[in-house]
Amino acid sequence: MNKERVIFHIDVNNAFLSWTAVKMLKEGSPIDIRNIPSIIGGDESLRHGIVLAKSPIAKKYGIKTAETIYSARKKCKNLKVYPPDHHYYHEMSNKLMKYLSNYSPLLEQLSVDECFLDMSNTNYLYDNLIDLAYKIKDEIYTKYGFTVNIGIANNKLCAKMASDFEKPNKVHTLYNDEIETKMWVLPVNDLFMVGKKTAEKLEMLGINTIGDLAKCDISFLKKHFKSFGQLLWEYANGIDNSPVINIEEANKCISVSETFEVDVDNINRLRNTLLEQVEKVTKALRKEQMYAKTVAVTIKTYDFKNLSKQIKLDNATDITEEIYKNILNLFENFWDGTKIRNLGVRLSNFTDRCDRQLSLFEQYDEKDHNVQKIIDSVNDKYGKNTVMKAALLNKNDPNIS
DNA sequence: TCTGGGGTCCTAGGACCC
DNA sequence: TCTGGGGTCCTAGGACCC
Repeated sequence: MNKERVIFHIDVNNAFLSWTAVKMLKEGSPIDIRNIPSIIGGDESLRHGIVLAKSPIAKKYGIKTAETIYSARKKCKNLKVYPPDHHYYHEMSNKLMKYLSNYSPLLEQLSVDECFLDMSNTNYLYDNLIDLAYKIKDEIYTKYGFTVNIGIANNKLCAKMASDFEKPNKVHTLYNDEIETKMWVLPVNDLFMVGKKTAEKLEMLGINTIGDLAKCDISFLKKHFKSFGQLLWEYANGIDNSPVINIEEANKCISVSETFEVDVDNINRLRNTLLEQVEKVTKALRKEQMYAKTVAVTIKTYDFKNLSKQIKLDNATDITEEIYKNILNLFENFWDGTKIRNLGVRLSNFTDRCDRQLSLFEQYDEKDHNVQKIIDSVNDKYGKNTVMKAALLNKNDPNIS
């Protein structure tokens, strides 16, 4: 007999806001920002002004994640805005994951504030998994001071949907025999992977609830959504066989990008930004002991158009200089002088070895590689860019050549 | 005082090969 | 001589997630 799986999905309630609240209380703040109309938001003077997290009261005012702080303030006059502290968030995240891994060896981290636990083969350890979920939830609160929601189901999709039911500080189940009563009644945009565009399209087709979607003909959905239609139908029916994977799967890409405080068309400024970004991503790449074959430049123009240009290299590499050379080349042949709002670099198509075939005329030193590693460790110790290759610096200094 | 940043996956279309 | 069709690889762009 095929035994049913049992999956937990643990999700920190308003993670950034809760974690900042915990930190403030620890530092003696008289107020708990979870109990007032408040948000975590980026710096507006740097044009990072969007809502990253909101308190339940802010939510009641209709404030949504990712909307502009400007618009959030219009909805709530006495809204309090606090800056994010990503360093602290990662600390809290690590503590939480470490604690949760005590309950099952199969833990898959989805993002900084949520994960799956596969509890399928733990019944010899725990009598009642729902009681256990309550115990975990309460223990997290007493140990760390923030609340979580826990969703319990027979697969990952339903566990995730369950943890999204009523918040905060709740445990919910969405077992296979509860899908119809608990999930089909929800509006279709509550389904995982149904965003704004898809919801609009579905509603135009007369599909308003998850139940409507579940009862649709697959071929009808495939006609309108291609292979995504199949996925939509499966999710609406609570079907998901993907396993909980606990090995840290290597990233498929590494990227950085930066929104400038004003739109930029100064070539030196842009070159310097690209250099800093290449240093960042190649350093991350070396840390993973990977080599990238594809490099890309990404641009958001002053009028919010997204553009990208990528190229596949002949040989995978992790050398800053080599990647920078290619990035700069791509950028300069592609950019038409339009003012740029956001500029970025992306590496992808990784291999775990440097599979270059050394041509007779190509110089590649093992030395280069070792020098790079030493530079990384010096910069780690004394701050970024303490050591940088002179050739790279000069190329970008408007005062030279 | 208007719109972040880091990811994944899918698709269309072009180039190229046989 | 008057233009098929399948397969693969690559790029650009878009939708979605947190």
